[in-house]
Amino acid sequence: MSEQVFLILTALADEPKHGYGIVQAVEKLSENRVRLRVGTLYGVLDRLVADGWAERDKEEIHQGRLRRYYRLTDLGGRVLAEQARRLAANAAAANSVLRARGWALGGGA
Amino acid sequence: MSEQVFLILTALADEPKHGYGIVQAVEKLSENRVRLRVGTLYGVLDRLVADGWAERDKEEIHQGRLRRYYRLTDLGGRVLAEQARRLAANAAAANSVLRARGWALGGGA
DNA sequence: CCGCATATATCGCGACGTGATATATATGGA
DNA sequence: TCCATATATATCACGTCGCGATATATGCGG
Repeated sequence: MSEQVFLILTALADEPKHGYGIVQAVEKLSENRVRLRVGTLYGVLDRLVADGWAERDKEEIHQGRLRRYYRLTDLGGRVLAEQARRLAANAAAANSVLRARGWALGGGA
Repeated sequence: MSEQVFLILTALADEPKHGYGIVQAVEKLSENRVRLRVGTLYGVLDRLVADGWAERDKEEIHQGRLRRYYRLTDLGGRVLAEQARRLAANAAAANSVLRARGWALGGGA
């Protein structure tokens, strides 16, 4: 799973969001590291829905513009939790090796 | 950066390894989750060398078979440490949201 | 002698993120 | 008033990259 997909799932886990809101949430979640392109976003959203990880939520008109919301499914939440565990495990494994080899950890130390 | 690349870097950070040794190390590191295909491996190794993240090490004949070793560069070590930090941050962000939403964390609970 | 593990390498395919492009409305500055 | 920017949607061609298949060769165990 790419970082983009992971962050989109995380953004949706917080609360249902519309496309543009996801872009902003991911930018904030990643501390401005990941700027989602709309071409990426809609492709990912279609796949999330197809896989049952997310589903369409309400639609509303906000200031004359359509907002199409998406919501994380239970399955999507489980997938995200599982993936978070993998990421943490991988990061821990790398840090363990790096520490043993005397490489400075990324924590700014 | 894909999980495959991350685990290959981690395997090399431990000590210089040859291709087949990397495959086994990644399998072990990931607790049998990731089985590296050789098509993936050699493509990644070429890119790591091209990017200066790894370099060719010694070659030896072990039991009649050639072993071509690769070694992580300082730059590769820094990249790995940085990426490990990203993964940990992303995992923490997801877990924070999941916890707040009452989704069970992946930790086997 | 044959199958499996070890060990290398290449190639086409499919999946996916990127960048460009298109369309439309509200806001704010020149 | 007019134009740039932010908001908000969607599509498509392109390049990258992991996967699966394939090829080649040796050592070991049954």
